[in-house]
Amino acid sequence: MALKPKIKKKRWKASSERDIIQYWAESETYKFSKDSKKPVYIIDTPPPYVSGRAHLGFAIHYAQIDMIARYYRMRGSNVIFPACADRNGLPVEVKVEQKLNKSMHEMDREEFLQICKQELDTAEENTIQVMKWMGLSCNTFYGSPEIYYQTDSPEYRYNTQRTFIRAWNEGLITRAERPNNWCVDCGTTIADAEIEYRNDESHLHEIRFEIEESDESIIISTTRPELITTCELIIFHPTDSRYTKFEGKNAITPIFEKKVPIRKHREADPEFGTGIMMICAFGDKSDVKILREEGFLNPKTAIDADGRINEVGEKYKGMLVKDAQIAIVRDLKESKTLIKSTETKRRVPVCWRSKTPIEIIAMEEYYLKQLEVIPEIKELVEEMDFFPESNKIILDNWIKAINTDWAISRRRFYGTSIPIWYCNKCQTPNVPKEEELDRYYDAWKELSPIKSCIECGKSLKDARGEVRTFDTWFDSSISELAACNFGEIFFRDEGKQFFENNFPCSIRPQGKEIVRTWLFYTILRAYHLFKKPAFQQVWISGLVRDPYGGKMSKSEGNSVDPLLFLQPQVLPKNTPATLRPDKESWKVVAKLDASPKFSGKQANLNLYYGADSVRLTSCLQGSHGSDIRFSLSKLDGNAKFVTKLWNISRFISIFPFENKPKKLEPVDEWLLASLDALTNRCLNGYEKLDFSIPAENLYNWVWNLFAAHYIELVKSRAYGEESMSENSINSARYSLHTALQVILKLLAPITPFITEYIFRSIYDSKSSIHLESLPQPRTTSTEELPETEDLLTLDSLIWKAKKDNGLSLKESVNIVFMPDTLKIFIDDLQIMHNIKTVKMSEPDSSIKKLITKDNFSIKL
RNA sequence: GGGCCGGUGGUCUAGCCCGGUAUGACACUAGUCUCACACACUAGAAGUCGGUAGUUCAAAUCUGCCCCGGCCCA
Repeated sequence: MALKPKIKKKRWKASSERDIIQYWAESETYKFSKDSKKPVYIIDTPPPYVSGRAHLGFAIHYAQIDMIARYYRMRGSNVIFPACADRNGLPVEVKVEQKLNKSMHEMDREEFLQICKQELDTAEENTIQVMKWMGLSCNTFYGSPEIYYQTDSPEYRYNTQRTFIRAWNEGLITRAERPNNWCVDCGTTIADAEIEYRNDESHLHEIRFEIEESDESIIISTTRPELITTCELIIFHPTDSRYTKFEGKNAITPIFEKKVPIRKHREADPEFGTGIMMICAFGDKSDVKILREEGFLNPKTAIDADGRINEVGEKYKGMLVKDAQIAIVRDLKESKTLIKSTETKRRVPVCWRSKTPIEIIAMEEYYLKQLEVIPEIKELVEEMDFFPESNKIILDNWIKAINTDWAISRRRFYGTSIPIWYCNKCQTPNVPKEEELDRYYDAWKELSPIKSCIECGKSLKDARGEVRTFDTWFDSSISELAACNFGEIFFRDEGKQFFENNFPCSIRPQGKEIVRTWLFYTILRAYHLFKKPAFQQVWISGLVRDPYGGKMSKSEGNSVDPLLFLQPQVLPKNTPATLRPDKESWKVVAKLDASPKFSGKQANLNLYYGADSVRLTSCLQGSHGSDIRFSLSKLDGNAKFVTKLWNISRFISIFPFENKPKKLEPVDEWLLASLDALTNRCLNGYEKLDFSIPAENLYNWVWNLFAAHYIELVKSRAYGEESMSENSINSARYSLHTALQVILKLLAPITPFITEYIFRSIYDSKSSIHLESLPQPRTTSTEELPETEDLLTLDSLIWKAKKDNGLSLKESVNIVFMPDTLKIFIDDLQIMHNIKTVKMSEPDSSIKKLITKDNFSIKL
């Protein structure tokens, strides 16, 4: 019988990945079937913010989440793994503003939103394409019903509004004036995360304050004299003996002549200026904190939203902040209270977008209560399983650190509208009942769905709708509800029942950098809504970094386009730019890699490694939960394993698999036992959702044991040389195929493409490996067998001896002395190494030129 | 400034909880066609485990302090 490989191509091509995606789509491989009796497993896929181009960190993060989906599918679950897109929030607004070179406040709101939408659509195409080409098994791409959502869709936004209404009705929403970061230019509050710092030239002014109780005076230092009018408190450091005599006394502010107390406080820096400072509403964040600590709960601020001084600033009212500063300095000089001004550098907080200095202003905003439910949240957190357990501490620490409620309203345009209408007569905010809100409403342009004011009964026909939108986390913190079909977002016919059956959501996968926001807020919202934990499992991964450990980002210039690895250099002419690799990024990759193989050779690089290689590399870079560094040389190295697997499979595919042996040969029993141990190690890793464990174990076992030793050992039997019995031939062939099948299945979640191709080529051309079950070992042992080490030692000894003596590997070995641990291997070993005599005893001392290692001795 | 995480051959990484001769990979060097694979095979060189003090017969592993990097929060 002629032996021909079933796998014909000599080499695996990354381009085959596209054919496989095609096949998955046609055969609806990952379709979610509602009628299945399998347990439902729901993954709360992080809705990626679609902006610009998806970078490699994104691609890898989502590929790892895909491994969770594939693992649970092969474990027998009916998996919901939605593709989705987060489209609310600041970044797109900023991008459009930059593009048009004007502020959104200077534009028609409707028109502005339309342009944002187009921008988002383009970005989303790129993101979705990267997801597909990375091999994500989202149901969305592979069969109906379409499990897919966008956070700015009417359905999703309707959910956001409904959940807001529930919170409102339960009294969880409060309206309060609290200090906020305010950007005058952008006309919005901005999050702390959106603040940048810049060193500006500034003046440090020393100003005399009279003491009320005596004739003395103090000289305070400040860079913000225009805030004197809001000065509430003067502090010095507790150890600063210069000022202790003033403790408990009051100072009189110049110009405004207001009485303010003097106290000691650890935040005062004795080294800064005169060491005594005024605390105003609000110079910076620490002012906010100090005033709160010292019991000044509602200090008046002097700056309005338009960046001008208000009535608190008395005669300076109406002036821009910088003009007021000049005027006040002039007046202080005139009144001789300004002692001196020196040049200094000041770290100024600025808006990341407009680079305008941030003002801290008390603004009326809506808040969601969180402080009062912290104890309950802590209990819920204990009910969830964390992967890895050690990353739970990030959440615990954050919960401990929370000290304010959550400001949920934003003065931006591209977001979910807050469904509130203000009565024209009494100004009362009216929020519809849940049943009155039959769909998503844009309150800023639509009429109130409620007829009359709950307070005064006046018709709300001409009521003013709220113009603000929700903080984008207010949308994304209910993503798990969408994934579980709250609001019938996927399955309209099944309605509420599906949600009831499947909430809490099975798993939340996410990066550790947004634990305090996304994870915490989601848990908070789910508690408010259902008094239940949002998730059964929480999977928190580290960041993807560049080869030097830097965070990947556009602005750092180290952001890599995953399409470089996923696409051939030559694409069809009609491929749109958003779906083509970014050429600039090409240079970044080469520049970032220190290996001489790549640096400086960007022009010659072919980076088309394919998704499997990228996915495998992401697993081999470190255990789950820690940050991973991605580099081209790693990718290049790990890609070789994909080729190795291909070659092994091609070799095994030569042999028929139909003939089962009556009895396995002992050597083959040994291999299958070793395979069981490997399988257990891998499954344990999968159980922990740490894919580095199966990846590493498979890499080493397949390469260093299976290929290097076992395959060499049974080659002659597998080929069926004359002297071999039919049983021993079939035993070898059976074992090779069994091992390969197990390897393929264990690798399938990690490298879904090549395993699919090989599986379908050799074992089942009509099905998919991803619909198979995970292998089930016959034992639970994870330990490698004791004889394995001896086998490796002997092989190595013989290979080295032949090499050292300049002999071909085909040359014979005269005699081998070995312990009886390798008894079962003797026949195969003799053929493999061409050994004339094997003795299971101590070496005979009369023999010369004996080569020895451990318990083994050979003579060539 | 605070909390947390990390610092292991040139590079990345396992081990650290449960102390005892440091795992593996990539890169490097030399050699080799051995009927799947030169994207291979064989061999080799390469680490005072961030620093320091301590506990101990013994510390990468436990404790204290310090330095460096990162994430998050001020």
